[in-house]
Amino acid sequence: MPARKSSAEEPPPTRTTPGRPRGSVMRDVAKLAGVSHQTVSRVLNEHPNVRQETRLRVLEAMRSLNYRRNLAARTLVTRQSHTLGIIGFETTLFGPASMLYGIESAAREAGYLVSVATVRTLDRASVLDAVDRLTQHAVDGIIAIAPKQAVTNALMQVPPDVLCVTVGGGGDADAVPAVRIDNEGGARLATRHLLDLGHATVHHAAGPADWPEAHERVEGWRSTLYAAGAVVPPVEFGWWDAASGYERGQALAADPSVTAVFCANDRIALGVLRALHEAGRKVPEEVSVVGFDDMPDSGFFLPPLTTVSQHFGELGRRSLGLLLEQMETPAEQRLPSEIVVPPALEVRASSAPPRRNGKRRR
Amino acid sequence: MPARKSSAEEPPPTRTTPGRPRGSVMRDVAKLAGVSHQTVSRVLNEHPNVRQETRLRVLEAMRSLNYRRNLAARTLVTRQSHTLGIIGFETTLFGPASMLYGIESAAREAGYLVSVATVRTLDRASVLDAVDRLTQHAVDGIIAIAPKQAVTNALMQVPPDVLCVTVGGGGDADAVPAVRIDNEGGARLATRHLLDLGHATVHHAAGPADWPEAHERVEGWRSTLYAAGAVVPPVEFGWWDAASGYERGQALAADPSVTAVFCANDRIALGVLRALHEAGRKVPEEVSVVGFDDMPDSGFFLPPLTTVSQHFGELGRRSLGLLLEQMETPAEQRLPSEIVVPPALEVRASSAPPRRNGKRRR
DNA sequence: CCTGAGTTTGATAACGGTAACACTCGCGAT
DNA sequence: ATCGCGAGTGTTACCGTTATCAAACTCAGG
Repeated sequence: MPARKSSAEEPPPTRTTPGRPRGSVMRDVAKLAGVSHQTVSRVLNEHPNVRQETRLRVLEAMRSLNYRRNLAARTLVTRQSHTLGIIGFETTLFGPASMLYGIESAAREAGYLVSVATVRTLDRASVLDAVDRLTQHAVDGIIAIAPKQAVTNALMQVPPDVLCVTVGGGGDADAVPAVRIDNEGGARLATRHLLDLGHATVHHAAGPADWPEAHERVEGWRSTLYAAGAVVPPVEFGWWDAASGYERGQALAADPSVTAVFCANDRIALGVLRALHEAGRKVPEEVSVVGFDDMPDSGFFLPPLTTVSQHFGELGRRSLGLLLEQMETPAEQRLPSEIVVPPALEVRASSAPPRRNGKRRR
Repeated sequence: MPARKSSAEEPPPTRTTPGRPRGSVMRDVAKLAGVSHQTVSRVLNEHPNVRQETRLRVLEAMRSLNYRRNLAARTLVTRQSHTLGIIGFETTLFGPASMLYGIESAAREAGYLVSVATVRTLDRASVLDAVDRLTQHAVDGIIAIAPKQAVTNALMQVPPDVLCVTVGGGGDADAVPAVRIDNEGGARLATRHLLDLGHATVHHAAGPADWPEAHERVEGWRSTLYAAGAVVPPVEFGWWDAASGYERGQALAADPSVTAVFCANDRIALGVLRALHEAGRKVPEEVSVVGFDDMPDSGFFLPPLTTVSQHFGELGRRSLGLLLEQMETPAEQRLPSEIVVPPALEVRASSAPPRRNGKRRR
């Protein structure tokens, strides 16, 4: 007898094929507890109709076998992976990284794992590619850290059975639910603060011209100046980093009429501070500088930076909440919604009344 | 006729049960191409034994149905999810965030998706919990951004069929393969740079006492001083942020014998710079300051910071490479390995010869 | 025209869960 | 007593792949 493939009569445990040192499965638990695997499933899913005694027996069996359910199998049949997808851009920066963290920790509490797909450019193709990778892995929903309109546009093309939410960026909330910060309001806060200190007007070192967030901040700044009857200096667009701030800071420093600068973010402000310093213009005595974001160490710039604080982590958390809410909504009765998180002004040492008031603060 | 379950004669699309607006599956593709689903699978997996003509027919069918394979099903049978897990700590900071980004982009190229599990504290329980969440989701491997020994210890407890690699932190490479930066070498670079400039000795604002990375930097610093026959000032431990640097900077500023400070990272350096500035001690004329990390904007501090540059993204990429390499290794012939990435000194304006040399740079 | 090795293909059985339905009770209403 | 009903449980059928094995079809050599 060839010893191989003895068709029948063989003992049942053929179940565990030789080369499989894997953990236990539902069947094993069922056998040990003396019930059917379906009952094990019921215990696992907290189905009410299981006798208490049975439940305990099953739980005990699970414990002693150190049973872990196979999520792939579950996903296959329920079509729910309990995984959320995040599309990120520039995730090395503090803002996006914090949102990601906020999302992840909120997701964990809600019983989800997050998968990340980063895009190097914000064009439609990259975003769709990221969506594709995530949907292949059967994510239950997607949160896009979406600073540009192109992302929202791309998101509108994803199949409607994959829920999307955008966070932190300038998107069209009618198309895709969004969580965002009130950039315009934040810019107003900063500008008004400087005007209130007595500055005749405020200059602005903006972000990139094609970023909605940058534009919203420009708008808040412009409208505040306008409402106060102040002259509106030309806007200087640039990138979000200190190098770009430095460059524009040099121009601003050379203009003696400049007494207050509102920067589109803290990094730009850092560059402006350096440029002003090198030009010998004292901050805040001669020029006041205000930033945006409240990065971790901006309170230790020279001088400590007055800035608009946005709570990135909170944004992330809220976006997860919004997504879960959408997932629970009956699907045909899902309406566009937008959550706007208000920023706050953090006054530190880089802003003060202009010198001509004859009064120096600090 | 009961209208339900009309076995034959019914139009073929019986496949799509009423409440299922799902995409097409292998069976659909097979039907359209006039082959069995198994052949479709073979085409998908690039099995050699498929006639070219058949292959093309199948590919065409896949395209026209916009077929996407169901990874959950695939994972169920192959036990490979094509997903990698990342355990992260403090991922909002630039270093970890960059490593994460490096890992993700390398993973994408290798055909993997990454899932992130962050831990709020670095104790064994949190780490094991993170491992557990990841393994439940059947990740093929885990990369831990592991700044403390406790992580490595926890990793040693995970079932051997889940491969782990640590990156960026002080771990025991004999136990778990690791990718790390040469902290000691970096510290040596910084210290030697300052000694070479003519400073009699170098003070050190260290990281937290219980972080191996901080200790390695202390070691590099100490050994260099020792080898040069310089006095070794007492070490000041603290946290990694600017506030902590500021605090220690105040003490250093008050000590007139201090002419050079090596900071364990750029954020600490930022705080030290502020403290020195406020105490009226000029950098670099009176005191030189050197950081570690080369954060994005440290070139715009006041003054621009001389620092030890570590390429976080590269660390991430290398760690992924190491993990993949381990995964391809026959399992019983897997030996401990460690990759050490050398840092580089980035000389900027915050370091100069001491004043007593009578010579001022810049 | 038959044989045998190699290629191409299909049928069927896993993988580990959940869903749907059927069955067994015990018990109050008929 | 019979029926109906709900709680508790087991049976069976999937979910969409890949794996295994056998069948069918080459095409050469005898």
